[in-house]
Amino acid sequence: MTCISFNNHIYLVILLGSQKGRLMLDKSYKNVTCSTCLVRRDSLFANFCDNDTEHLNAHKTCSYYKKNQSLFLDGSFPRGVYCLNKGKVKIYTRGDGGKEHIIHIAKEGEVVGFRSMFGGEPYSMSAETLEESNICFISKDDFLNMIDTNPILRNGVMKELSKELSDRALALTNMAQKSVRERLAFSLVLLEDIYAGEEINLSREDMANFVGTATETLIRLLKEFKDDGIIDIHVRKLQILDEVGLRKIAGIH
Amino acid sequence: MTCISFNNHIYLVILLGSQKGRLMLDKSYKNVTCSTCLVRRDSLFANFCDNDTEHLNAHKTCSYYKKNQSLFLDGSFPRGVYCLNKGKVKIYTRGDGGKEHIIHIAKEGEVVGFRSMFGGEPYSMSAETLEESNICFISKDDFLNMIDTNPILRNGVMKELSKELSDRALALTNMAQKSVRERLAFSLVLLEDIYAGEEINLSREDMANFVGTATETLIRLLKEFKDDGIIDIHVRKLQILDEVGLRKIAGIH
DNA sequence: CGAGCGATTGAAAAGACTCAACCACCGTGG
DNA sequence: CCACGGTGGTTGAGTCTTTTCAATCGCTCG
Repeated sequence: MTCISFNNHIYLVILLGSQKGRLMLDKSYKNVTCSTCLVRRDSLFANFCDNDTEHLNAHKTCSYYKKNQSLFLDGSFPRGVYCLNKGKVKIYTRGDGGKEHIIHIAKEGEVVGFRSMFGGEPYSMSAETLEESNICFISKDDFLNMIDTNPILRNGVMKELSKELSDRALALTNMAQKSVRERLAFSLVLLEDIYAGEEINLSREDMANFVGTATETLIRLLKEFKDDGIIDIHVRKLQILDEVGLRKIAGIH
Repeated sequence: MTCISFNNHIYLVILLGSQKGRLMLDKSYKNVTCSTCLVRRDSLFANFCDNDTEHLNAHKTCSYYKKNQSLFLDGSFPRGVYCLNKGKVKIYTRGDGGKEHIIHIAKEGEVVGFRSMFGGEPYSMSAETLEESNICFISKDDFLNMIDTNPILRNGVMKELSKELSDRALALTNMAQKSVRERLAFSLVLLEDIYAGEEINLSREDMANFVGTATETLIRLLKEFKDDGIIDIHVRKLQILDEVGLRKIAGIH
């Protein structure tokens, strides 16, 4: 999707996409059972007792999402949380002029949408799938209720908020002090983890918005890395060959 | 304090400063009573019932801090939280090469040091006073205990974590997409709030590390703003004359 | 009074962005 | 089946912001 300027028209496009996705829900819908869900071990809902897992399962609904389908938009109020069973989701904000900045890319097992839930304010960012996804939904009331009654979940949530605050401080320092080249290397190390061995599959624009640079600059630097044998590129897919080298460039010790 | 490179020597200097401050504690020590503490209305401990306030008061200790005295250092484990009764504290990380980046400047009423407490990991940032300060301390055990038993505090903490995550996402997007000029304007609007009408009193280096730029660039831009009548400068102190103009430059609607 | 640090200024260099053009791929409709 | 149009990717060139380096200034403190 191309975004020329930040106006109502763009919002309209996204919403149409969302609607369309809902219509084909029946075709690709895949139900998930929490007790046997493999990615749950990495999620906020890990370490749940059988009872809690059953309760969770009873209160969640599963949906199929197409690529580039929106979960929620900046400015809307949280209606619940999304647990990624399959697929990846970008969390992004828009600066002046409408340019996206990708704050985070969530992978399987991650729970999305609860971070803005406690302030009673609307979302300050948007979430959109990067590929076909299966995502479970738990309503706000159910989730908040679980938080109140389940100390494991509560502690997990606080730990997660805490950790992300640190991560984001690091990201901020990186953005302030590192060159684009260093940031790209850093981002690739992150993406290596997010894509967990699979080839990294992002549009150049998304990757540039993740690194925080212009698309053209990103392409030039990727080429440099490729020429140096640090990465390999097949059309749009990207593979990391020398993570140690990347970490060195990124300044990760 | 000047920092040329990031090595053990620098840590040593900071620690000596801290020790020295502790020695002169008796001279400037000013006790505070929570029930009559005026800044508490803005803090996490607002909305406490009398009982809770009394409990808080019984478990806190007050200390005097000199300017540039460290509260905690990156890499150390949280021992408790700090409630600012008087004074300002910078929260910063260091990038490669040891250059500071100031993530946040805490003012009277703010509670510092709890954000890293829930992950069970050491601090990922450091905190240091920017001026003479009176700061109350609550130990980690007492604080965590209060969180477990006091829903008001717990909700306040989660709300705060939530809000800051949003703030930091915005900061990240700003850092990625705005020019230094825009970021400086943005930072000055923030500082205007932090210094609440008083003149902004920061070293050029600190201000540059807050904006995320080189000291020289900061100075040049400040001069531009001064020539445009947007701010006024007396030696090191800075006053905002035209906040509307600043917000316009910063791109805040 | 001299040392030293923070603030300031100037000039040059570098990094990154913008703009414009071009390419390659792909699905569509004639 | 092929021409067409659109989108995303790539390349080149010029520009501009920002940094870096070096030097100077001014103030404070011992």
